Amino acid sequence: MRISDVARHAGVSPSTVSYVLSGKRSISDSTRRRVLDSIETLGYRPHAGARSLASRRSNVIALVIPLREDVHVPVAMRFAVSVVTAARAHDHDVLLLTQGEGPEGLHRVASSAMVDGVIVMDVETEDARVPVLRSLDLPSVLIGVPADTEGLTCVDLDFAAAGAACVHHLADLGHEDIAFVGQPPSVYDRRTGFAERTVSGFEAAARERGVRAALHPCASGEARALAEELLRRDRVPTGLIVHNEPSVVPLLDAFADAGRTPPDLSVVAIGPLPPGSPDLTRVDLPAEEVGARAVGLLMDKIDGPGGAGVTLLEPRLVRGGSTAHRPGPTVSL
Amino acid sequence: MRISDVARHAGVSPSTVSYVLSGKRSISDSTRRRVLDSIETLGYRPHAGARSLASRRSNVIALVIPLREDVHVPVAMRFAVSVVTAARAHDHDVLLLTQGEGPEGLHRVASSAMVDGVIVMDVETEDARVPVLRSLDLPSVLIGVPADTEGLTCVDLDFAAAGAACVHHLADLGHEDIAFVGQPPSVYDRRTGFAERTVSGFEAAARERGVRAALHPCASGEARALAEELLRRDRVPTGLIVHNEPSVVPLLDAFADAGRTPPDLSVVAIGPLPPGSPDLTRVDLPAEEVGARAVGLLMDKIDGPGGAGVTLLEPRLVRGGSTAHRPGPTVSL
DNA sequence: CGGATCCGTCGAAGCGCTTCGACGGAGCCT
DNA sequence: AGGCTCCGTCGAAGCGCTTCGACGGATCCG
Repeated sequence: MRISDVARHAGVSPSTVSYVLSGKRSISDSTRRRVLDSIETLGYRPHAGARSLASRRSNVIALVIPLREDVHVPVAMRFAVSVVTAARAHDHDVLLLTQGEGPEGLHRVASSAMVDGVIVMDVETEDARVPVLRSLDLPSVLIGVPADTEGLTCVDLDFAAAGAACVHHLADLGHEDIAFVGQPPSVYDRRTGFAERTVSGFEAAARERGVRAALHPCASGEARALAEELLRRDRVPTGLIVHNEPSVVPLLDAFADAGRTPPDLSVVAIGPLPPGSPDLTRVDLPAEEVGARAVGLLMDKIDGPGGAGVTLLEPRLVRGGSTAHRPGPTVSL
Repeated sequence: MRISDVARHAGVSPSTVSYVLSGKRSISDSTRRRVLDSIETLGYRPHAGARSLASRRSNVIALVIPLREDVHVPVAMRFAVSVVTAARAHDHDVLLLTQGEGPEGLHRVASSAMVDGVIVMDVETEDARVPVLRSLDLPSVLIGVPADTEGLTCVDLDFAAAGAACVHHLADLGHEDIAFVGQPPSVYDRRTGFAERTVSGFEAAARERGVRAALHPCASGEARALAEELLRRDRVPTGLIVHNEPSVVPLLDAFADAGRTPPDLSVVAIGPLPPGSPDLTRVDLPAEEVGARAVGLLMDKIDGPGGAGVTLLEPRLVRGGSTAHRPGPTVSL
């Protein structure tokens, strides 16, 4: 089943079929319809290899996925799915690269013309892949923001704004002691961009509002222990910002066991929540939008000199049942 | 940078370079070395599209990933990573297909010669993709086992054996009341193979050993509630089999809060555990091996008529600190 | 010592598509 | 009415690789 079969069936030349498919030259309506009918009837699909050889376009993009131990996989996966979906909408497929191969994998897919561009996830502040990308002459978009963004195209949630929004929300409700339950320590150690930026937004806002605020990294499985430690303090925090999805429910449970629920305790979660989560006030992480934006920007770069720059998506604070106006001293003063 | 550049640099013909690369004809050692040197020096990589056009092989396989809400994503991801790693070891790349496109995606990548084969994850007992696969004349391997395996190649963990092994282990330790905490109800509703088979292995072994045994599906976030319900019963189960990764820690916490820890309570987990989990007795889910096996079988089918058939990997029960011989009545009788 | 054999290499013919230039015909202008 | 332009279509030349048959030269055998 080749293009010449379609051409014969429709009574035109192969080049005409190609132009119908690509739309790169005008074709009369009657011819177009005939050709499309033949394609449909015969169930024709262009041979991807032949196409990429002739057109120097593979219609495939690479997605470099992190998959470190400390990355919260479901979140990464939502990005991945949204990238695939968006790519398909632009008639592209997605080749999966894992970190395993390192930068070599990028070289390989780039210089064998396997992909038209690449999307890199989980970017660190000082990311080893960034120089490779710069040297590679391959259109690329980062999901995340490294320290030096010169010449790069980046997309991310505005995590600093997210961290700040949580503080403002809690401060508005009268909370003066806020604990920030963060990612596992290793995430901060390797200076992951999103985690750092969230914390800096949180700290800046806390200073601005004059609230007591402290950062508590939280490894997987230690949420309950952390909660118990917080509960033993002189001044138990009344506001909790949780930037650590799997710890949300254990934390809530632990505080509830100690009799602390809204309005005595207010909790804001940052990030997507598992289905069936309680109704929480949270800052949503629009993974779908980030993925779609990244693909859109990559497509711009693939056909034409799409501009570099950093796109930060505004966080959206959604009020749920886990935060409430704080009764007591603040109000009665 | 084309094959002819390499050929000129090495002083041979393009076909010789090709034969060096493919090994399909014998080449003298001196020539081979010269060619490989030139390739290295010039940093040559064959053009993937040209190669797939001429050789009718793309060196890419498709991976159909589920990504339903109720699938435990980290587990799915481990399969995916192991598939990618194994595929690279066979000099193949992996194209990511999500369920979004449905069977149409399979048609597309197959008939455009984009991939040499496909691996399908998260197979249901009655899976709609199976007939498509049968009709498609595309080498494929399923991770999971549908009801009718005629003509298919399937790989999976032997979940029935896993469920049984847990029962035997607990029964050997003297437990007579065993609760099986399972996947979310929806997983059973859509008759996911692995979940059904685990339960049937569990039930058969329980009958065989004459222990009291009951199945409790458990939706995400409801682990604690379930634990509390179990604790209110007349006969609180002393053995717990947990086939629901995210619920393990909350369950343990809840039972511990009620003062139940080994040896009064023994817990066996089925499946991979998050890093940093407590030291549990568990049946390991060898995701890495399953992925590698699937890829190996697919490669066999791609070059040559690799046999159909179902490969079940033996579960391995690893003793940890969460199970212990039960004191009390059983022993003193 | 001549013919059969084998090994290592080469040349050329595609693989199926895109795309450039060309070309005939219709429509426009003067 | 003649010359232009423009539109829709075609033919042919690649894109970079693999692979088949061919072909010298060395090796072996009788």
